[in-house]
Amino acid sequence: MPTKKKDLNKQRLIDATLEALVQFGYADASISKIIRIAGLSRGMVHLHFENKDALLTAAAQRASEDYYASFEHWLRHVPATPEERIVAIIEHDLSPDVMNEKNICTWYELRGAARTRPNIGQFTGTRDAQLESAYATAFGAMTDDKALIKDATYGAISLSEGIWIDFMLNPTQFDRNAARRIVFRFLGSLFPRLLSPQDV
Amino acid sequence: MPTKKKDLNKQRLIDATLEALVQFGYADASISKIIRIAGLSRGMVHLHFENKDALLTAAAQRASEDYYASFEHWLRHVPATPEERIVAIIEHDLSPDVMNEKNICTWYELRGAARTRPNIGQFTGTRDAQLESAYATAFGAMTDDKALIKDATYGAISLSEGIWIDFMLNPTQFDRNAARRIVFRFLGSLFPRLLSPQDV
DNA sequence: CTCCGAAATGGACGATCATCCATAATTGAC
DNA sequence: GTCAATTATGGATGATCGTCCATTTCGGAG
Repeated sequence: MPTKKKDLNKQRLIDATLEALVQFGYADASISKIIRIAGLSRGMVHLHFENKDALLTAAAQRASEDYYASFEHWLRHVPATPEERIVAIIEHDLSPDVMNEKNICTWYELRGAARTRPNIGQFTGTRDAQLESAYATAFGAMTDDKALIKDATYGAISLSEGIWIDFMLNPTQFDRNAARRIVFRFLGSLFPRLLSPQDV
Repeated sequence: MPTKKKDLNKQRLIDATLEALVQFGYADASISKIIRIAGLSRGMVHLHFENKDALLTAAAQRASEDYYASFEHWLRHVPATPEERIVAIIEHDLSPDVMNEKNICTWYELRGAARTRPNIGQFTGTRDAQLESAYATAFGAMTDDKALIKDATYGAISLSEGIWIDFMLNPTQFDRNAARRIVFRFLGSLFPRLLSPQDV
């Protein structure tokens, strides 16, 4: 495969971009810093991407794809009841796979950038839409009350988002079990059947 | 007062900085854009502030002070029961006074910047601490269960944060009543006595 | 081994950044 | 009205930004 090494460098650029977002934030994630992290030369960016915006867009796409690859893998063996699916989605969003410093900071930076950059917003938006869809489908299998489905979906997502932000602001003193308890307290009040694994 | 006009220009710079954060985001809120918004000349920044970081820090301080001025004013005539205080805090955080596009975007940008800029983090952090304290005090007057106080405080803050983010991402289709309903559903499950005004 | 196209390099380019400063305008005391 | 101090101006400065491109290196076909 002649393009193998080239593609590898392209991935290195994307990885370095995500790393630069975490280390320096979107504002200071310059191409000079990105190529230094990647260990590649200046011209590589233009060889692989039209411009910096395209590189950042590719990074956003990869972050989105990584999230959903992890999501699909996590839920792979949890097909049974909608209750189990809800629990699995939440456990996934609170797991170190998703809720680690790099991931959360990356998403925060990308979302902030997305507000003024449609190309990035495209991928942050699709991730949100997919998560919302997964929740809504599961809740929809548990009740016919449209308003309840909407509230539960919206509440679960908002609560997760808020917890992620708290984790970002206080990564050391963060209590993962407390976060889990709170989410299930909320959802348990909406769906009494829905209990966290440790309560069963 | 000899310094009156000077101080007014200083405030104009701070206002313009917050406006630039909303319009362009932290990454693109350059001094050139800030002074254009303020209608002032280039040198004014250095006359009033040591450097750009000091200007942004002052803007963060003002955003923090504005939030708490609004907070204090909102809760001024709600001293009675802790339940009423909780309701008032939530209604405040969901009110257009706080949850408007400019405010939410400003806070998002400042928080993102705070991660790599301690001077800004100082003021985003104090705001969070004050809000946490207000919740914890009120919940503390409702129960002696330390874990419940912690969960309720943490849950209420996280839920509010998540709702703000959703508002930022979808400002047009945002449903303020649905957001209120969800928060009270959550807190109502922790404190059955705690009901939203429309339920009473 | 030779050679040619692809891959990769790193310096140059103009634009813009934050900062600085020489100058001008304004203000208040007398 | 005069003058000194304060306040305000806007162009200059070097650094860094994203982009571009002349050059070199690499890798596989013949």
